[in-house]
Amino acid sequence: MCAVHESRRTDPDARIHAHDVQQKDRSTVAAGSARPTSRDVAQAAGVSQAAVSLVLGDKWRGRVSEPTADRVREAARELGYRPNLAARNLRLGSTRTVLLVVPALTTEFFAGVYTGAARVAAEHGFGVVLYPSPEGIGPARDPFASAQAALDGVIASSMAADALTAIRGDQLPLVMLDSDPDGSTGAATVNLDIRDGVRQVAEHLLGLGHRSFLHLAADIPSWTFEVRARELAEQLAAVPGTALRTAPAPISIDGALTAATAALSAPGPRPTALVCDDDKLAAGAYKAARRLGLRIPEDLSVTGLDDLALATALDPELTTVRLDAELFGERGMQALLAVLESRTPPRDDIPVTLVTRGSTAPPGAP
Amino acid sequence: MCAVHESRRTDPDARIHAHDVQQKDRSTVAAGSARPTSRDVAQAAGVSQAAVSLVLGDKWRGRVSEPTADRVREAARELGYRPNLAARNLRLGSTRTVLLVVPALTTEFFAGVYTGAARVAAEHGFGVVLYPSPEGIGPARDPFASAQAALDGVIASSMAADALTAIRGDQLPLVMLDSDPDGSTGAATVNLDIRDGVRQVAEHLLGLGHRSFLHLAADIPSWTFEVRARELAEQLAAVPGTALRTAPAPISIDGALTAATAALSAPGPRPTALVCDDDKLAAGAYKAARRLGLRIPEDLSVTGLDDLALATALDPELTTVRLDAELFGERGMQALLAVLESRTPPRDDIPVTLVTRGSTAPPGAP
DNA sequence: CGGGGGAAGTTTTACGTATAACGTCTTTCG
DNA sequence: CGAAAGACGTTATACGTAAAACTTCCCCCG
Repeated sequence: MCAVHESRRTDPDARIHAHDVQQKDRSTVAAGSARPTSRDVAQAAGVSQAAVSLVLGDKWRGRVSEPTADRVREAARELGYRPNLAARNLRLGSTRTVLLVVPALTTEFFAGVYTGAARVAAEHGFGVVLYPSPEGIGPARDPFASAQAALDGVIASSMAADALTAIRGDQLPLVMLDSDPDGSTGAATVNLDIRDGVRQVAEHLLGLGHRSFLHLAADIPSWTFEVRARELAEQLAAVPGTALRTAPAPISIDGALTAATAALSAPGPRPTALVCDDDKLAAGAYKAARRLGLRIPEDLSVTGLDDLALATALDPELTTVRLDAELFGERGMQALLAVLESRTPPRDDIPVTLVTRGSTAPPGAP
Repeated sequence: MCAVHESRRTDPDARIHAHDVQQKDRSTVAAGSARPTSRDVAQAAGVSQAAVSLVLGDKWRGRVSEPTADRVREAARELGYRPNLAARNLRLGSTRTVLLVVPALTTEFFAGVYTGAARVAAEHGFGVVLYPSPEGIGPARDPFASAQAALDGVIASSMAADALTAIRGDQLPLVMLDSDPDGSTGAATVNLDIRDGVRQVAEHLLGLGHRSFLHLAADIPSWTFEVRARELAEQLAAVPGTALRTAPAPISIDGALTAATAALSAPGPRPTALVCDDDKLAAGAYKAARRLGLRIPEDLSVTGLDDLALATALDPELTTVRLDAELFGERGMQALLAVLESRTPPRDDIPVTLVTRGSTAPPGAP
């Protein structure tokens, strides 16, 4: 057996010759119009494929002479060469593509998150593919079936727990947006400083003199909204003589309309300030108020959360907490890049700002 | 040499043994935690890698026995095997991924288009990556640099001409959404039936008795909006005694507010009906009307286009033309699939529907 | 003058998959 | 009873790239 091996090794010519012929055939065939490969570029520039890879990969310093490098680049331009990413990905074992999981694309908010993440990603040579998580898209029992791309990492925003385990099972680097920050999942986390947002709202309304509050709360179970409810209660409890009621509502204009109408026409003293978990909820509240003959802000102050385009479409314009969606996406991507490079991502929350507009005023204003 | 071959053939054990050792080395190294490959599955199931590929690729009928196929599937499940898409793409020369180019993600509309396209894509084993075209994202001199994925095709929505040529230069199968339909580009096209949308609006308003119109027009150069303006003019010209003025505005609430305020307070008879090229423009018009003391719909009827969530957030709710964004995306993807399969995509326009709400009424209503 | 060392490449290999081409072994049929 | 035809696999190869390892050639230094 060894002898056999030896005999083949010592006769390389036959091998090489066969290879040559084969290659010639290939290039003749490809001469038609197929996409040029690095080998075609190499042939055009009169160098080896490896040289092309070095030059175009910008790793040629001290390995290829400047004139040769120029020739290669020229040939590549001439042929309109574009590296085959599938091949590159296979070789490198990395796709430089990450998945962004969003709960839905029904508002501009997640569009902003995507935009921010994609911008930072592009700066680092990464791409971002989107996975709107719930129903809506195909079979998709599995996020990764739908994202045809192979992935280097995942940014998951407000994810359901089951989908999360699917991801973790794959051991992919993971960053969670606005999710449980107590480190129980072990994943990196980027949060908006929602607590501070609530503080600012409470301070603003208390400062105007409000004491009777209604919290129009998103009825979806989510860490964000739980924290928000708790913080609001705490802030108000710190001031004597305040009252706080809560009305849950689905995050939709109609849902909010129904819930707000019921809550505002309930017996007992009518609240003078309405704190909404979302700008859409506020929009529903506007309609409820108008239907009940309540003027905003004279009879009822309203605040929102998000600062969507909707906020300035309302009349009066909505006082709301601005979330910088793009910044959120940027930070998420930066955190993921940190994880990918085995660095520890920083854990500072993203600041939010209260935007004061016409929907809030002292209670009982004329 | 022939002798050599013969001797090896008749001594298969040696060969197998050598192979075994090699594999063992590899698997020992990989035993750590690397992702399992089809070879690992093969080893676990006691078959060749080719058999694994056949079974999992569902091409095994008559080539692999049922029990063996089961063993392979079991092993794959056991190991949590997931095919390496980069390798598959390289082998097949196709990525089953298409690019969706959208002008921006600032409204739900394009989110809907994406959702619809992605659903159809998923049903056919395709993925969709998103490219929000203009500024906003990174360097992106070139759409394909940002889309790290290699692409099988492109769906381009309302694209600028220069980006288009970049795409066409790549000879990728292309479908254009709501773009020039005169076939001059040679690309397949899917359009919304905007002409019919305008007809319905005109009919509705004329039927209510309106004769004096203002067209609040999107000031971006786009085939869609040009067609719309022309059709509106034609429809109204068909009825004697009608007047039509046009006010261009940037597509934003503030822009519309400014333009509408100016147009509505211009000298001459005030229009009784305001046709807006976009729901956002309508939102701006609402604010202008309120500021001028005009009641909607009593003093001014307003119509929009899109039927965004915004339309029902307004008070009164906006009469508008509903565009089914998801259907649009679905049709776009179906057309692209047709092109990819060398079929000719159908050229029927997508129907739109007028949704009558509270913002329109007969002129001079109490 | 010998050889160490850099410059400028080239040859070779591996990434993981899909599939064409090739072997066996058993069954069937003329 | 010999061969053709399945059934059930296997072996070998190509996809296009990146990069490690190797080859030349030339210059410079001790």
